[in-house]
Amino acid sequence: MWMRYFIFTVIISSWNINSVRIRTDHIKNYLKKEKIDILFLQEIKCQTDQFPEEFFKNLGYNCYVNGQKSYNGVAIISKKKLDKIDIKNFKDPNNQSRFISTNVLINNKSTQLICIYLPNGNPVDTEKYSYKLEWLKNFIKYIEKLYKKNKNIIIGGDFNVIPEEIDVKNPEDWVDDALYTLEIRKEFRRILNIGFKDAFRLFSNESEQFTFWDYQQGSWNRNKGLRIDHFLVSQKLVEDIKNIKIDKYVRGKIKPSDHAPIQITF
DNA sequence: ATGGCTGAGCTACTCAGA
Repeated sequence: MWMRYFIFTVIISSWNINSVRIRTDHIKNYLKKEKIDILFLQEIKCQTDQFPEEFFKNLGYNCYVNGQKSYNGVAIISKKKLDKIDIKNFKDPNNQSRFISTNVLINNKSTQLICIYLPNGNPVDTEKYSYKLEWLKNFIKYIEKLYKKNKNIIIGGDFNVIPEEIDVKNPEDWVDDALYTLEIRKEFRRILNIGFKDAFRLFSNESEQFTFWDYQQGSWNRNKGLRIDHFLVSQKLVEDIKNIKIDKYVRGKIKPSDHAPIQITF
């Protein structure tokens, strides 16, 4: 008797795109080259009805969008239709569009996929920083509640958090920055302590593995970057991760986003 | 040795990013 095993791999990527409308061709090339099944987008910088839905539909992708005029905005695009799209169950303290969630099967496990774009939080002595802190505290509460109901959760996005020293070129320059204050990094660890792993660090202990390079100060050419885009994967799903990598080459293209995508395979 | 940007909204700049 023949036994046939079907291995369904799912490739999920997360990319702060810094305007979706201006970078549709970059996204098109990336989806095709990397055979992405599900793409999380942050900083789409448009309202929901301005999202280039037809463009992605023609490439065979379904679009799910939580847009906002001018700033922020997140979206998920997916080859397969997605269920249980949610933009409301996480309450943003300033009513900005930084959250979208859905549910998919990963190796037959009903899995919550969460795409986030955390506030930057600079400068630290302003309400921007307190907004970031409040956002994180709300998010932790949201995840704790969710985790009681479902142990299969993947959180991906632009966290605007540098987790550790090795995730930035010159840590000493960043101690008072909202991306690296001890206070913010502790909140990040609090998410991990609920029951998550920083998936990239399961596969690499190397330094200088960055996902963002500023447009200014020759940051790209000098490789002065930050690792601030992450996938946090709940313990129960860790065994299902096949690979995770930063698609750094994307940052070297003409008129790129200042972020590179991070790609995880299940 | 040091490091000059980019996008949206709008039309002259400001705001925001990290």
